[in-house]
Amino acid sequence: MPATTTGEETEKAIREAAVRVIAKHGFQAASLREIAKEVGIRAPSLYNYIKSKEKLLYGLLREPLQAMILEYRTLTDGIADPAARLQLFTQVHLNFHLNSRLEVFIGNMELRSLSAPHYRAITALREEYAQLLQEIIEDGVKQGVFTASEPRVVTLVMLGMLSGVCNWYKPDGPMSSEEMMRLHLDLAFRALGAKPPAAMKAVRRKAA
Amino acid sequence: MPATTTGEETEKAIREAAVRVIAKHGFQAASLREIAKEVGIRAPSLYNYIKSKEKLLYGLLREPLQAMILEYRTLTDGIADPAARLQLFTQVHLNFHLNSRLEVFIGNMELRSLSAPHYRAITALREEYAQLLQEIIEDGVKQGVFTASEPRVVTLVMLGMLSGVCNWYKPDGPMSSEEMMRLHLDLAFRALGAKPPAAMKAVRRKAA
Amino acid sequence: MPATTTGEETEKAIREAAVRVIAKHGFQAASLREIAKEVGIRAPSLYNYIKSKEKLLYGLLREPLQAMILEYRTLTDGIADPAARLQLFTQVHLNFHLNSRLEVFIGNMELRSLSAPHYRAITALREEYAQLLQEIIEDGVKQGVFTASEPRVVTLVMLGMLSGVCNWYKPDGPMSSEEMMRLHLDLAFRALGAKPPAAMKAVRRKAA
Amino acid sequence: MPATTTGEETEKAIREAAVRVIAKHGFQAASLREIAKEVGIRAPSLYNYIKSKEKLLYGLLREPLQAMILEYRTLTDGIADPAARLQLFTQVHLNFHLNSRLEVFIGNMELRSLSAPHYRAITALREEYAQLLQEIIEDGVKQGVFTASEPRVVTLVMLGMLSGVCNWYKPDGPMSSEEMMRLHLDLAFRALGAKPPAAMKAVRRKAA
DNA sequence: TATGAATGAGGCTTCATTCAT
DNA sequence: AATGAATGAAGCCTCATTCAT
Repeated sequence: MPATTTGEETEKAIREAAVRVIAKHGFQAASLREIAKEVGIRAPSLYNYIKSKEKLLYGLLREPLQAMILEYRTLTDGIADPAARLQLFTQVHLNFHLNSRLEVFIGNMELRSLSAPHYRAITALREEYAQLLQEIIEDGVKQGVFTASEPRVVTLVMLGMLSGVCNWYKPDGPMSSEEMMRLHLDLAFRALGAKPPAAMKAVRRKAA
Repeated sequence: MPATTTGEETEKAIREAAVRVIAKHGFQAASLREIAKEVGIRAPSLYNYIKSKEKLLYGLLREPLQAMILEYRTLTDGIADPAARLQLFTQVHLNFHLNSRLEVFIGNMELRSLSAPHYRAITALREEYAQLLQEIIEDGVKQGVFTASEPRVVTLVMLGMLSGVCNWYKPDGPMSSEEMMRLHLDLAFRALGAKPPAAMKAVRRKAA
Repeated sequence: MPATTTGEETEKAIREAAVRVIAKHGFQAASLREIAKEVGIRAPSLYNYIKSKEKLLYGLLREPLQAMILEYRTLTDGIADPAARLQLFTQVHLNFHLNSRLEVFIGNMELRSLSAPHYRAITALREEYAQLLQEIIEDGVKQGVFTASEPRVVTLVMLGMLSGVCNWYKPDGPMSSEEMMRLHLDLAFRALGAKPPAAMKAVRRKAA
Repeated sequence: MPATTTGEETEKAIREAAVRVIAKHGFQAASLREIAKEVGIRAPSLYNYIKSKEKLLYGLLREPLQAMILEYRTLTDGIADPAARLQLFTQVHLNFHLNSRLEVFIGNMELRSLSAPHYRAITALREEYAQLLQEIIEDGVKQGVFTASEPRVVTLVMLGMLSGVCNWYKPDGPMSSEEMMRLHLDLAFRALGAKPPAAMKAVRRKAA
């Protein structure tokens, strides 16, 4: 590490390297040695920043989830219309799935590598997140703007639809983020039996 | 192993145990010892049936994919109507995702644990499979029965929607297979801007 | 194995395969599986012909040594002249080192892989063999036909000189057996301060 | 390891232990555990010093060869007389074969345990070394001081003669190094049809 | 803060060998 | 005579982690 590097920068570098390495190999196959190498330090030095490999993963999984929940709550504060909320949910969700693709990817893959307490904690957050969409759908059905026979299951299927993108999206591919958003909004609204919103309100995300 | 056990039975038991153990821990974290223990043999005995751990995985990933492709092709032989084909595709897909949930699950998760040649082979099969759906959508759009701005991307998103089920479905949950099928058909057809088919033709699957 | 193969033929095939495989990899690295494969049977079937891997080696090391000793004794029966004996010793030795190159090679390499009792047995045979040459040299020195300050050590050095051939001789190389023999005889006699014999008496070896 | 031990000392201890253990059992049969035990560490700790078992062997085989070549070249720099060169070659060769007996021993035995690239590298070094002697003999024959029908083959036979010592020499045996040297010089010169040099110039070897 | 050295645990895999068929 | 199935022992090696410096 250059002498000018601060501890905070190193910590961030570690988290980013960890995301890359874990996304590439999976948590179990990702070695601390490789993560350390990407940062430019030796493996034991990681322990100045992390408590254990598993706790590192826990942090990586927790923070994006919390951020998504927070961002959605902030944006929809005071907004009751289910269609508007669905649009915002989709936008937040997709923004994360495009901009923090790898974090989300390992979030979907590596749940099972957590210890039992951490597993429960992350699962609770994921459920909390799912509830956000489920409420939208339930409200929409009640108000007659959405069609969904089984809101709980429809929620899960919709989440699958909106999340697959992190498996195959390439930032340098032919479609822009805006086109991806538009496409997902169309599919989501139509799947719920509603007309897609005519125009998108821009939702700006804080830089990662 | 009891003396009455034949090699073939052991081989099948190994494959089933491997699916369970790999689904539980992931491929890297799954140990041959644990797989062997589930079968009731010692780890080295596995090598009477497998060439290596990685080749075991390859077999587990290849066969369900090939079976899905074959079943879809067989069922749609001579059927040109995109809606009918979409229904059959969805039914074949869902049947596998419900009945061979764990196989499909590890198929989605463990691609990266394959060696380069095996990775290419499975990726080719997955692309072949995706093309089945993509053709349906492209034909449907051409004939005006489906709405899809970008058939390729819509295909991928739809596959995400139809595949999420293997992440959370519990066979002993509240919904029957038929209800799951119905729900997915509705969502799929609506997402493509089409009216869901009124009734489902039963599709019988051969025993695994 | 063809149905016409007798047990004796199989036994011989095993010995020959074992020599090849052990010469190629060394005893420890030579696997019974590979030996069996060269014979066309499976590894457990070897146990119809051998007691253990180590005893197989013991047999392979013992028999050529015994044969060399026997052949030398037979040929020199009644011959007292040290020069004549040296010529015969060299001829017997070289015949074996050229015609049974691999057997001799592993005889030099794999001594240490024997169990203690077998190690002692082979070592005793090797010493018995060395004594044959040592007696020649001692007699020759006594009679003034050879020059050797320390007969014991000279014996060992001479054996090194006459044995190196099994490390590098290629049967299809540029030199014939006769030329090899001539060359070694010249060197051996000169090293002992004697004039090489003018012509070689042919020594015929029984087929292996 | 005691706290006073530095990495360098451990590395040297590993090399020495490896030589002993490999000389005793052969490379394949030598276990890293046993080598580690001789050093006083556990087997995985070896990997702080070596890349792999095979690369450890490679280093052990390469360095003595390089040292012999270098020492001979240094000593004979500017010396053209074949007899003088043969004397120096023999002295360097014998010094190594007596003082680094085990290293040379495994160098002769374990070539085949090397991977293909390392095998080629060592074989090239051995050939380079053999060429040193071959040139001496060819020059000597040209100048009429040596007799040798086939210089290439004679070189190989001579090397066998001068190398056997590492198979049986015991440092605490009855003969001193000087006597061994004298004896080998006599045999070597006589074998080439030349009179042994009257007196030996001392050749001092650097400590290993 | 960084790391060289060390290690217990455990991974996959090969092997010689046994035994029932 | 042959072998499919099984296994205990053991091999090399990687890993996360600790600790003294």
